[in-house]
Amino acid sequence: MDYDYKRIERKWQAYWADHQTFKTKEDSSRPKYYVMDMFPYPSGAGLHVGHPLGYIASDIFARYKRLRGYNVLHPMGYDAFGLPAEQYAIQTGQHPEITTAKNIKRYREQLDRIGFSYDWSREVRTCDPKYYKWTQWAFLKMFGSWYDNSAEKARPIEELTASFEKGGSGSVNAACDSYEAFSAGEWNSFSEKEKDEILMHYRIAYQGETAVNWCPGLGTVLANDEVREGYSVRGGFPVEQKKMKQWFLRVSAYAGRLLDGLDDLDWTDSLKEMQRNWIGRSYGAEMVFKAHNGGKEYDMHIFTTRADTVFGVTFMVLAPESDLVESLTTPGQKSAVEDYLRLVAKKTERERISETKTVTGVFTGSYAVNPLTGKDVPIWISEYVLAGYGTGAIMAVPAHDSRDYAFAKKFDLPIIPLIAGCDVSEASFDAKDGIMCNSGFLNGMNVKEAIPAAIDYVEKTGIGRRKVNYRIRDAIFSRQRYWGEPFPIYYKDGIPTAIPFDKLPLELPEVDQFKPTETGEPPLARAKNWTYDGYPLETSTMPGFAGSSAYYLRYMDPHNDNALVSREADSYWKDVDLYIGGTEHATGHLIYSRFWNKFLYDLGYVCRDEPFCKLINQGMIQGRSNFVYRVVNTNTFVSCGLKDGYETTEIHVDINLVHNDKLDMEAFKAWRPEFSKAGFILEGGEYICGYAIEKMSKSMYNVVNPDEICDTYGADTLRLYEMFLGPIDQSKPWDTNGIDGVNRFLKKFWRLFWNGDEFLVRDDKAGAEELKVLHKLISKEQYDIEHFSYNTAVSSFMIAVNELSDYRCSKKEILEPLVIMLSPFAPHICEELWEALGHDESVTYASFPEYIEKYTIENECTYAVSFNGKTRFTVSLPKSLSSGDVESRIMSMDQTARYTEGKTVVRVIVVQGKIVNVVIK
RNA sequence: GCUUUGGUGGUGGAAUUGGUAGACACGAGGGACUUAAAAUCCCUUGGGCAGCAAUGCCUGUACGGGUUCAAGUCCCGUCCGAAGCACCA
Repeated sequence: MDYDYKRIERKWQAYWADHQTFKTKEDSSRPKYYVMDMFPYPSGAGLHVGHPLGYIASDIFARYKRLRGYNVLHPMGYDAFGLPAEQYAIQTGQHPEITTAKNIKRYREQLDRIGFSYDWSREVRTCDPKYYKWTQWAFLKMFGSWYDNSAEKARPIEELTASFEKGGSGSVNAACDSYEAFSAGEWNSFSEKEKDEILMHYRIAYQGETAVNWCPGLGTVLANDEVREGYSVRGGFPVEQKKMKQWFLRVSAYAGRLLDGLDDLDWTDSLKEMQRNWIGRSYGAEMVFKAHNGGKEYDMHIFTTRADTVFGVTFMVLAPESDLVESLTTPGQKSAVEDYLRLVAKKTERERISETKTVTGVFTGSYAVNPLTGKDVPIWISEYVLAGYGTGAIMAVPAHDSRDYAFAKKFDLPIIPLIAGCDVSEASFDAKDGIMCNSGFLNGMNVKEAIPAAIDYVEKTGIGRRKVNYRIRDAIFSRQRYWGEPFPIYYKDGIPTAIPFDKLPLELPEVDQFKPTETGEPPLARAKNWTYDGYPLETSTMPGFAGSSAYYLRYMDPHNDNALVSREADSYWKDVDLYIGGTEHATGHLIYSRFWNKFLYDLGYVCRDEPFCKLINQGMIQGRSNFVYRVVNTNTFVSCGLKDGYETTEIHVDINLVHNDKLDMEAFKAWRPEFSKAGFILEGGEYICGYAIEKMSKSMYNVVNPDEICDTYGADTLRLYEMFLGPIDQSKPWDTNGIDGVNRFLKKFWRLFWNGDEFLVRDDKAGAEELKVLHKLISKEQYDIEHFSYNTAVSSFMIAVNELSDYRCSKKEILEPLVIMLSPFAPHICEELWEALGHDESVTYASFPEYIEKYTIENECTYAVSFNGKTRFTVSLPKSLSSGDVESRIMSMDQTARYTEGKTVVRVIVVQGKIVNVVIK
C-alpha cells in the first residue's frame, strides 16, 4: 500500500465524526485542560492558509494533552455578527442570516478537511438567539449594577439605592461619571425620573452623551480601537467627532484591576505592555487652583504627575470643551474665544492629529492663583489639552514640559526653571532628575524626593490629594446597525427600562431594508411593532465585541437554557488554560473579555477572576506574490533573471500557475485571453518569476486556500508544514517551496511500515541504537511541544525517521511510541498506522510514551561529575570501563578535547587543571 | 518621541538559555537506479587557505568596545528592520 493520503484522510475524518471521538464530558477523575482558539468571523472569502496556523498549533497541544491523560476541552464556534454581512445585505437585500449561515457552512467544510479535534457538539454562534440571550443577560446584569470603589467590585444597584436612602451620595465611594452631591432627604424627595437619571451615572452599563467617533460612511459609531488615524478600520471611511447619546460599559471602573491582573498572566511581555499602555495608569495629585473672573471665584481642578513643579506654574490651560470655558471668559476676550472654539470645532480628528506640531490657543482674560506662590497666572484655552483625560484642565510648567514649553514660546509666557543648572533656553528639561531650586520648601531636594514631598504638603494643606489616573475610557457599546444583538431595553415614558430576564432573548426583528431610515435612525426603527409592553424598544444594537466577550464560558455549558454556564461546569473547567489568537485583539477583545469576566466574577457567576491563563499570539501569514515581466509594447515575457536587459512592466501572476517560482507557461497562456499568444524569453529553458511578500489578497492573486494544499499534499502535510515554517509567534510569508520536504518525510515514515503491500513491522527486540533514537526523541518532543517549538519538534521527527531508515528499523517496540508522538501533528496517517499495528481504538486514547529506564541504553552508564562540591554534568561512558578508567578518561581530557565512544561525542573543557564542563552529543 | 521586539549561509530557520555556530528543510551542484521521465537513494554546499587524500589551519552570528577559561547568547555605545502607543499633563 502506498501512502494514499486522500483515502486515509477521508476515512479517519468520517471515523472521528461517526465515533464522536472528540466529544468531551466533565470528568472529575481526570485533570481538565481547556485549549481555545479565537473563533473566526466567517467572511465570504473563506479560509486562507493563514487562518489555520493558530488552529493547528492549538490542536496539536489539545491532542498532546489528551495523550498525557488530561480531559481536554477544545471547542470552536463563530463570531457571526458583523459589518461585512450587513454591508452585503444592504447591497443585495439578502438577509445577513442567510449569508452568514452559508459562510459558516463553507468554513466548517474547510476546517473539517484539516482534521481538527474540535468537540463540535459545543459549537456556538454569536448570532444564534439561544446564544445572544446570554449576551443580553450579561448586559442587563451590568445595567443593574454599580461599581463600589471601596470594595473594589460590582454590586447590585438595589444596594446603591438603599445606601442613598439612608446616607445620600456621600455614603458610598462609587465609580460615577458626574458627581453631584445629595443628601438622603434630597434623594427620597426625587421623582422616579430624577432618581433614574442619577442612577444612570452609576450603572456599569449606562447611557450617556459624549462626543463619539461617528462614521458617516458606515452610518454608525465606532469604538476607539475600531478607528485608526481618523479612518474606520473596517472599510477605511473617514471618522468624525459627534455628540450623541450612546450606551457605555464602565470599563474604566475596572482599570486598576485590569492592570494589576496582568502581572500573574502567562502572556507575552509585549502584549501585556500593550494593554498597560492602553490602560495607562499614572500616579499623581489632583489639585484645586482658585480662579477668578470679575467678582466670581471658581474651583479649577487639575491633575498632575509633577506636583514638585507647582512653583514653576506660569499659566493654566483649559481644554476647549471644558465646562469652565464659559465662566472664565472675560467680556473683553469673548469674541476671541468664540472664534477659537469655532476653529477647533471645525477640525476633524484627522486634522488634529496631522497638525500636532502647530501650537494654537487663546487667552480667556481671567487668572488663577498659584496655591504655593500666591501669585496670579493667566488662564488660556488650547486644543493640546484633552477634555477626556484628567479634568480637562492643566497647570502649565513650561520649564519642565515640552508641550507647555512650546506654548509658552509661542505666546511669550514666562518660563521659570526649577532644577539647578538646567538649561531651558532652547528646550524644556523633562527628565525627573536633578536638585530643586526656586521652589520654596522643596529647594535642595532631588526631584524623586520632591514629588512625594510636594504631594504630602498639598494633602496636608487641603489644596489637593493623591490621585491615580487612567487613560482608558469607557467602552461605547451601541452601534446604529442591524446585524447585532438588540438591547433588551425599552423606553417607559422616556426612561430606559430593562426587559425582564424571563423574556429573553429579545430576538432581532424583520426589517424591509437593512440601511438606516431616511431620518437617520438605525435600521431597527424600520421594524414593525418594535415595542415592548406598548413602549418603544431601543433601536441600536450591540457592537462586535459583545458576543465575543464571554464565549469561552458558554463553551463550558453550551446548551444550558437556565444559565450562561452552570455552577458545576464552571467549577470544573474554571478558565481557559491556553488561548491562541492574533495580536490584533490586544486592546479590544482581550480587554473587554477580561472586563466582562471580572464583572461576572464580582457577581459570583464565575469562579475565576481572569479568563485566559496562557495566551499565545500566532504570527500573520503573508502572501507571496509572483510576477511576470512583460517587455513594454510587446506580448513577450522575459524571465526574472534577464529582465534588466529590457524595459518591462511587472504583472501579478496567479501563484497557482507557478511552482517553485517556475512558470507553467501553457497554463499561463490559458489563464487569460490576452496572454494566449504570449512569447517567452527563458533562462535555462525555464521561465523564472519574480516574487514579493505582500498581504494575502485576491487582487494580487496570491491567496492560498488550504483546500488546495489538502488536495495536492494532504492535510497532514499541511499541518506539519505550517508548523515547520517557523516559530508560531512570528509573522512569515507563505512559501510552498519547502512543502515537498515535509511531504517526503511522511512518505518515508510510511515506508518504515509498508513496502508496497508488505507490512514490515515485526515484534523483534530493538537494539541499543534504535532505542537511543527513540529515547532522544521522547525527551525532545516533550520539551518542544510544551515550549511551543513546533518547528524544531517537526525537525526532530525528521531526524529520527532518517536514522531509523538507515537502520531499516521496522520494530513495533520503536514505531508504536513514534506513531503516538506524531499523532498530534499528523493525526490521519497516525490513525491509519495505529490501526495497522493492530489497535482497534483511536490513537487519541493512547498515552504519550514516557521517558523512562526502559529506553536507556544498556551498554552505557551515566556518570555524574562533580566540581567544587556541585554536580556539574553527567557523562555517558561504556559500562565496561573500570572506575579508574572513567576518572582518568575525564581528567586527562584537555581543554576542548573531543572524545568519541560509539556515537557519543564527549567534549571536556578543562581550565587551569579543573574541569569546567562537559558537553555530550 | 516613548514602549516592545528583532538583525545568524542563496532561502525558511536551529543552537539544550554562556559551552563544537549554521541542526532540520528548501534551493543549487554532482552521482546511482531507469530506454527515458517521475519517484527513490547517496555525496557536496558560510567564506578563505593548504593537501592526491583522510584531513588540517584561519575567519565568520549587523557594526565598535567590554566582562568571561569560554559570547550568536550577558553589559555599554552605534546603525538598520518590524509591531504597538502617541499632545495622557
